[in-house]
Amino acid sequence: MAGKESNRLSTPPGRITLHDVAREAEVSAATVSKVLSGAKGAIRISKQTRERVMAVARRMNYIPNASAQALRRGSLSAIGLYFPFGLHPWVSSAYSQLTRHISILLEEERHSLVIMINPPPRKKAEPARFPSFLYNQGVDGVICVHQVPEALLEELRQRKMPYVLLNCDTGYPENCVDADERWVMQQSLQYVYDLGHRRIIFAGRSTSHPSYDIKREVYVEFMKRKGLPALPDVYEITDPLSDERGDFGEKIAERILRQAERPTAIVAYNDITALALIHAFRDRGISIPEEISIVGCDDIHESLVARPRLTTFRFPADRLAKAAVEMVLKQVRTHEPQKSIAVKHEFLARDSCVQLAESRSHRAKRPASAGAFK
Amino acid sequence: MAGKESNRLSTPPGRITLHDVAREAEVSAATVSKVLSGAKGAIRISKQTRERVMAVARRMNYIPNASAQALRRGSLSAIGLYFPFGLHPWVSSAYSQLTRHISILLEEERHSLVIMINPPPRKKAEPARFPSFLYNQGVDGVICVHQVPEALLEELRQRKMPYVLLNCDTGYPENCVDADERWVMQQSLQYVYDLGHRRIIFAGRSTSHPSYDIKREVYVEFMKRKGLPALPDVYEITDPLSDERGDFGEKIAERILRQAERPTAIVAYNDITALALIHAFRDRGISIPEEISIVGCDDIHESLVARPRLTTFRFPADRLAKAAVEMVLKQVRTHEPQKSIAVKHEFLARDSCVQLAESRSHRAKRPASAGAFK
DNA sequence: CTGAAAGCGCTAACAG
DNA sequence: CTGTTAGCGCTTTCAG
Repeated sequence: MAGKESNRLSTPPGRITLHDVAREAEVSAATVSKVLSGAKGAIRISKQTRERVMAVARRMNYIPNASAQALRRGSLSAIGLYFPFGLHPWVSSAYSQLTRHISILLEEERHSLVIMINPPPRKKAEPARFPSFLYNQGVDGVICVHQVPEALLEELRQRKMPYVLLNCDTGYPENCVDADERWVMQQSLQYVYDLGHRRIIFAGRSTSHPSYDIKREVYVEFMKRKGLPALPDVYEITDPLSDERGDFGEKIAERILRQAERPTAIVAYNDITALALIHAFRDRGISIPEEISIVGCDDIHESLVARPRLTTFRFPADRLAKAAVEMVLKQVRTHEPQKSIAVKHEFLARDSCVQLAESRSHRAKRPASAGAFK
Repeated sequence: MAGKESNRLSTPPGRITLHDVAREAEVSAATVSKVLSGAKGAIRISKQTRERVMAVARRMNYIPNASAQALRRGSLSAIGLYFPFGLHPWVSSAYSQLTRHISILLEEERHSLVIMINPPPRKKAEPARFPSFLYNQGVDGVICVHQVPEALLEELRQRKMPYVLLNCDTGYPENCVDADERWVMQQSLQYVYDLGHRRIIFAGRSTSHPSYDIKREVYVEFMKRKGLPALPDVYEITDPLSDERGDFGEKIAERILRQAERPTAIVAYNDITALALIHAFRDRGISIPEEISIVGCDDIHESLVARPRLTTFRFPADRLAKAAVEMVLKQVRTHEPQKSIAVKHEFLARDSCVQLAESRSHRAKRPASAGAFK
C-alpha cells in the first residue's frame, strides 16, 4: 500500500554505494575501491586522496555490498558449519563451545560462518534433504561436525567443495580433525589402574557415534593386556526410551550391581553417564568415591557442581576449532586434501577417584559387620 | 607453481554457470533462469523446454551462484544470529536449542543463517568491536540473543537493519521476543504456596541478565502480597570466582542455612542453581524434597537425570525461535517495527517438591528426639 | 598516481 | 512462449 518500493525485493531504498562515495569524494569508483579494499602494500594511492576517501566513506556510513564483492572476487569468504539433525542434547554443550571458537577464529580471518543444521526428514523414507548451501554455492568450504551422511560426503567430494570432518571419528586419513578417543580412554584406564583398581568396568549408553566403539575396543584391549576380565555383559546398554524417563543411570547401575563381584572403578563413556551413575549409586546407598571410583569424559559444567566433583578430561574445543578452521581455509586456498589430525583432551584430577588402599580391599573381604546398621 | 589458476582468488576452475546450461540445452540464459528460479505460477515456459532444461541442469550438476543471485535480487536471503561474547556455559544448552530451531525454520523459508558471535575485546578499553556483518552488508536482518550492547543496537537502527531481540528481556515494546519471566516466577511461587509452603526463598546467583532482577522483583511483590517475609539477605549471591571452584551451590546453601528459621521451599533462579543446591543440601544431611522443596527453571538435561528429578519449567525454545524468525522476516519484508511478544514456559511437575503436611510442620516444632541419633 | 572500461553470474523488463 | 538487453555493485587490468 503505502510503498514507494521498487521492483527489488527488499533493498533499503537509500543504500550508499561505491559510486556515491566516489562522487562525493570527487574521485573515480576504482580509486575508492582501491583505497577501501586494496591489498595493503600494493596500492598506489596518494596519502592525500586516500585520507579524503576514507573520511568521506566513514561520514557517509558506507558499507560495501558483500554479494557484489563476492561475485567479483569469486569467493564468498564464508564457511559452513554442518550439524546432523538429531543431536543428543548432552553433546550440545561441547558443540556450542566448538561453534563459539570457530566463529571467533573465522571472524579473525574475515570470514563469516553459516550454520547449516540438517533439516529433519519430512516423511519417512524420503531421500535425505541436505542444507540448501549445496544447491546454491553459498559457502567456500564446510566443516561437518559429529557425523556426516555418506551421501553428503559424496556430494561434497563430487562438487570439489573443501570440507573438514570435525569430531566424526571416521578414521579417514584425510581432512579429519578429531579428539583422540583412543588416547583419552587409555589414559582413563591407566589412571584407575595406577590407583590400584583391578575390577574396572566401561559404562555408557551405546550411541551411534564411532567414539563409543573405539572406547569399548580400547577397554577390551587394555583389560586383556593386563590379564583382567573385561566384564562384557555390562558395558553396553541401549535403550532410547530411558532417555526420556531420565533413568538410564539407574539401568546401568543396576546392571553393574548385578555382577557377581562389584567393580571398584568405572570409566564412563562421558560425563553425563558418570553423573547419572553417581546419582544412581548414591540412591542405592553406595558412596562415591569410597566404594566405587568414577572417571568421566568431556567436563561438562555440571561435573564441577556435582558432589563429588567429577574427575574427567576437558574436551579440547579450542584446539579442535583452531585445527578445523586452519584445515578448511588451507583447503580453500590450495584445493588439496589435508592430513588428518588428532587432538588430546586435558586431564582434570578431581574428587571422584580414590586410591584403592590395602585396608579397603581387605575390608571388602571381611563380613560386613563393622557398621552400626544391619 | 603447478597452477592454471586465473587471477580470481579461489574459484574452482570449471564451475558450471547458467550460460553453460543454456548452451547445452539450446535455449537462452533467461529461459534457464526462469525455469530454475521463476515464481511458480508466473512463468510462461512450455512444459517441454522446461523439462529439457531441468534435465540438463541436473545432468551438468549446475548450482546457481548465490552471490550473483543476491546481487541481482538485492537480498542475500540470510539472517544473522548475534551472540554476545561472554555467555555463561550453562546457558549454552538453551541457546543451542534455540539455534537449532531457528536454523531449521529459516531453511524452510529458504534463508541461510549466519552466526555472529561477538569477538572478545583485544585490549581493555578498546571500543567494542562488532561482528563484521555490520561492515559488509552480509545479512538481511539480525536476531540478537541474550543481551545486546547499546552501541550495537544504535548501529542496527541507524543502518535500518531489521532486527529482533530474542530473550534479552529489555522490556522494549517493539521487536522483542522473550520468555515470560514474570509469569514463570509467579507460577513457581504460587505452586509452592499452594503446596502449603510459607517460608519461601528465591535463590540464585545474580547475573547481569535482566531476568534476574525481574524474578527478584516478582518474588518480593508476591511475598508482600501474601503478607510473608521476603528474606532479603539471602537471595543474592555474587561471586564470579565460585563459578570456577564450582562451589556456588555451597555458598548459597550456607547462607540459606544461616537463617534463623530454615525455609521449607526454594524457588531457584534456574536449574543449575537448583541442582547445585540439591547437591549442597544433601552433603549437609538435609533431604530434598522431604525437608526443603525446590523449583528450578529451564529444564536442562541434567534435571531429569538428577535425584530427585527436578520440578521445573521447560524453556520454550521452539516457540521462541518460531516467533523470532517470523518477526525478523516480517520486518525484512515490511521494514516496519513489530510488536513485542512474550512466550510462556511449560510446567513440569516432577519430584523435587512436596506438600507441606500438617504433621511435618508440627514435627518441626517438636524437639528433635524422634530419630535414633543424637 | 588515477580513471575508463570490462565483466563476475544472474534476473527482469521488454520485444518479438 | 522465448530471446535480447541492461544492469545489480564491485574489482581489476590497462592506459594515460
